[in-house]
Amino acid sequence: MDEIKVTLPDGSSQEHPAGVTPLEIAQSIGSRLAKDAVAAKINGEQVDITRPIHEDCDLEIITIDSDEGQEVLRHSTSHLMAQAVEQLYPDAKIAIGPPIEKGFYYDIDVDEPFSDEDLAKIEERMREIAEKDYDVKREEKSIEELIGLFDERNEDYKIEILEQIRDEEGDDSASVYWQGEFVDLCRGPHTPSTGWLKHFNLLNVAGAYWRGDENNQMLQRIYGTSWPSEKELQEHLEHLEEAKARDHRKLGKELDLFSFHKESPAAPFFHPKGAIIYNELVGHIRDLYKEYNYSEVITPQILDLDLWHRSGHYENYKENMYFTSQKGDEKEFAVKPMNCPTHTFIYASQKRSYRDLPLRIADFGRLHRYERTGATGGLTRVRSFAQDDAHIFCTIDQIEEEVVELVEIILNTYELFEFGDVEIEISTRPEKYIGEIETWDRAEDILEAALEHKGYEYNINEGDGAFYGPKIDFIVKDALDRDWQLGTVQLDFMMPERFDLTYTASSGDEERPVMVHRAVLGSLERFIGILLEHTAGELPLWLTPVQFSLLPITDDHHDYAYELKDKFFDAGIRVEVDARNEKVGAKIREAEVQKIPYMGIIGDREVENGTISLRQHTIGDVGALPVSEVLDKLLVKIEEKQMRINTKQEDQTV
RNA sequence: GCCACCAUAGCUCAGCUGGAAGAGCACCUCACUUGUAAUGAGGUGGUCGCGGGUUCGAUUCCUGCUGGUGGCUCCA
Repeated sequence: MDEIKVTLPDGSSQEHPAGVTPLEIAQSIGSRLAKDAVAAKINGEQVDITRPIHEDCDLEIITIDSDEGQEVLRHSTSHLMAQAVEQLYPDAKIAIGPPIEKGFYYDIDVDEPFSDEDLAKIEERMREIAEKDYDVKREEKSIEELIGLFDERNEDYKIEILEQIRDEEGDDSASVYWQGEFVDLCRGPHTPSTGWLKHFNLLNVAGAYWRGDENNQMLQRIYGTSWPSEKELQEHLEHLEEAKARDHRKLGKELDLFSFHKESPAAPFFHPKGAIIYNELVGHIRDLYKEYNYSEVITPQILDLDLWHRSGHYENYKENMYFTSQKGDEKEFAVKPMNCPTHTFIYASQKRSYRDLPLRIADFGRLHRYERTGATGGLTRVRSFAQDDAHIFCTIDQIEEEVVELVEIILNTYELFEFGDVEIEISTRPEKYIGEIETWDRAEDILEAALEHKGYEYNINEGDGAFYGPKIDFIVKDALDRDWQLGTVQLDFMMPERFDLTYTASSGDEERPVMVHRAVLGSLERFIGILLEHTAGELPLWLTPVQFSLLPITDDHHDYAYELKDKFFDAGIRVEVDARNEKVGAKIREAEVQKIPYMGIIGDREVENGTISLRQHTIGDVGALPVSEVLDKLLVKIEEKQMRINTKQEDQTV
């Protein structure tokens, strides 16, 4: 028998008879490795652990706890679920069932949607099948044979996929995986048997369109999670619970920040405390505007429909716009969904020279966009909102410098809030675009160059740009791991064209400026939602609605407390006195629950000595300090704009 | 918009198969004058989201609508 040479990731190589399997090689290396080996990679391609090797190759063993191993595990769990569903509901047709981050799903066509009880039944059946420990066997066959196989089984969706593989990818064969009576079209790899699947849970059902197209049949999607160990499964379930606790909608209610009312669906009402956060954020951005030479403007809420025709919004965006009319007024108006057209008027209100550029115009104007009912939710997707919006009018040569500066501003700002996990994405020319391809290519190059010069990592989102230009988006995750776009930098060659914007170049020629749409926080509403979840409601001192709560122990201490309140208030600190007829323990509890960063306990000792007993949120008693020291400490901390750090180290800095 | 689920006091939630709406917290009153995460007693408070239907009788069953939640689609 021929010998083949297998090279391992550490560079060492081994001789084996041809036909050896990765599992056998793993066993020769060590029993521990063989036990954890769930799949393998041959020359970089994922294969089953039992796939015979016939040629020299690079081999890597995929263990169950690696990312790739868990992916295999989750994929196999989705097959297990499909098998259980087919046993329980013989008429069900299975569509697709991939692994996803931390779990899996399977899309299934059934007459009756699944209920929670069905989920429990399916999960139970899954455990039974797993117990039986069916071998998972791969089989490669011609497309025609497989179409026959799935035709017999009435699996229409599998046939459609097979036809696509044949017609679009030009393959004439494909693989299926068998476990017991169940078979699924699949590239693999899979766990060697169903017995590997032990630590899983089905989570929820949802509707999902076949192939993600809303014109297609809606299928039932069951989501589940699956892990190498019970411990990891339990940790994940706990994580999901914790995420619920820091859901911004829950915090918004508990901390009295905002509310929603059916009279204006998906439009937040910011309460006094929420408005403080909102305005502090705006204030912070205004400070940046001073530093970076922006001019803030205020523009109208409703504008003549003609304008929106001219800007292209009516044609491209009318599904998202609100319209208004008034008896006696022959004109029709639209509520602005974006600020950009209004800024072109300000640009064009005087003759511009190259010396005026870049001209940076900022606007916190309220925007209204109609969002389909199912799309809205909490503060992250609303119909009424404001952005920290600005438009930069500049020459083509100035774009790169502006973009570099913007990326810097945006990332510095996110750093202030300690968003560790920011993804940067460049979206390129979509199918529907306007302008010249050369201009697009150049613009895309500029965006890439700007990121590369600074060494930022980014992904390319092919064809996802706006119809008027490519963009860079900045994306962070919410408590439930959903991605949300915050900041954005968008190049626009169309708007200056449509509104005939010009500037006089040094040559004396009239030239067309470029417009850069940009936002740092994005929508203030969304940003507040994400920030609340990111901080679990423990906002940094400068943003927090009540910074300091004075807690007099008895009525006798009220005068001193109010005296102090005035003193702190006059210094610009948001301070409250809890004068309720309660024990100090109850007042402390209330302040802790409200996540108020600092508490000042006022009793006989403090009145006598002119001190405040300071207590810090979640950390506890800090000790008695002279009033002026407490005041200075708070002022410094507000000025520093630091995030809250809930460690014991904090009291050492007092 | 689509699929599923949810809607009971200001908040969080009970309310079995249809038979006179409940708790805790909050709020108000009174007592207590309190030292680092909930003092006690009493009290106010609900068209059971809204509209139809079934029924002798509907918070409960059916149905339409509204709003919300999880997804899908779409997007800051």
